[in-house]
Amino acid sequence: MDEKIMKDIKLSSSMEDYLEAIAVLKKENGVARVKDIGNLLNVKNPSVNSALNFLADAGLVVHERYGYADLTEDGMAVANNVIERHNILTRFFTEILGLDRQKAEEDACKIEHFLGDETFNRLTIFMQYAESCREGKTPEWLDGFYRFIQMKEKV
Amino acid sequence: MDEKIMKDIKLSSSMEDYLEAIAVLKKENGVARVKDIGNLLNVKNPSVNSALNFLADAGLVVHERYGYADLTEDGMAVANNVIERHNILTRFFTEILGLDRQKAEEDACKIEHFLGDETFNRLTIFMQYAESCREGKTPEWLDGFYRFIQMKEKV
DNA sequence: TTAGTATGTTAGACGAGCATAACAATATTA
DNA sequence: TAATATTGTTATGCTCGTCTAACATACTAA
Repeated sequence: MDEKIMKDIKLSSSMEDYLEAIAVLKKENGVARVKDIGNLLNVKNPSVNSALNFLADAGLVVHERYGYADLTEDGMAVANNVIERHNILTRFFTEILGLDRQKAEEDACKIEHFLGDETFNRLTIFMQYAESCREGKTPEWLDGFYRFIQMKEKV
Repeated sequence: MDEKIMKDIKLSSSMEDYLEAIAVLKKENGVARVKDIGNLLNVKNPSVNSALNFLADAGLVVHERYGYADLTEDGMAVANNVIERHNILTRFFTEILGLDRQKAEEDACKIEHFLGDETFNRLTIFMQYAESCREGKTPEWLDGFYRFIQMKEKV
């Protein structure tokens, strides 16, 4: 019951970003430092610091003074959820809409916090469907869309 | 040149919401009152008031004391842009992902401010493509997706 | 092993966007 | 048209997330 209450904390999009950043940095560098989190999120050290304090109080992060930031199990769960959303969105933007990776990542970052669960689930299933359609090659309907884009953008 | 500067003001998502609300209310009621804007956006009157002051200073809204709020030409342009984004997103969520109208509108509201132009354009073209596929009936690929959802959600 | 640099922390300020409470104007209706 | 109810406005304060400046610690290399 108490754990549920923990997990039901509604995090702001900023706080989700910090958790995500820590997870990403740990995957990349094995470790997450204040400075690198700041660079990733384009904020200064003191902002990172107060975020880490908040997240530590919420039981999502462990942060020893002058040391690395790490995720608790709960924090990892939240971070993974955000990353999953991020990835689905990025895939939709690149694999379906045909956007370049950078723009896709940018937009995924911006909206990943705001999609409702149901919408996210449907989008996930949509990507699974698109995957199931592709047997070695781009399915006809998607290829049709790409031709349609060509046409639209040539005009 | 000066007008361009006007239009290049980067509005916060809140301010976009206020402009959108005014446009919606004008379409619905012919007129936009402080109270109705507040109800639509779930904020109190003083919040509406300060937003209107800000938007009036920015040349996007006209608001006589104790009177109705109205959009300037620039304000209308912004509002229409937001509404267009909103509608495309709503259509994607309902017509493609098959979500119910309410959830679709909710999520559209939340993310309409954050989609990049390019992403939005592609999504627009995608909806045009989906439309072009449907000659009286749901196109096979979309129907396939709906069967795929059934399958996934039955399990 | 100490001097200098890089990184982390604290204190304090600020703007955006919201709220409540008190007040002012307008609308309604008896 | 006076009394009351509704709506709009002002003053003020709060929280969140950011910043800068000053200070503390840790790292690095001479």
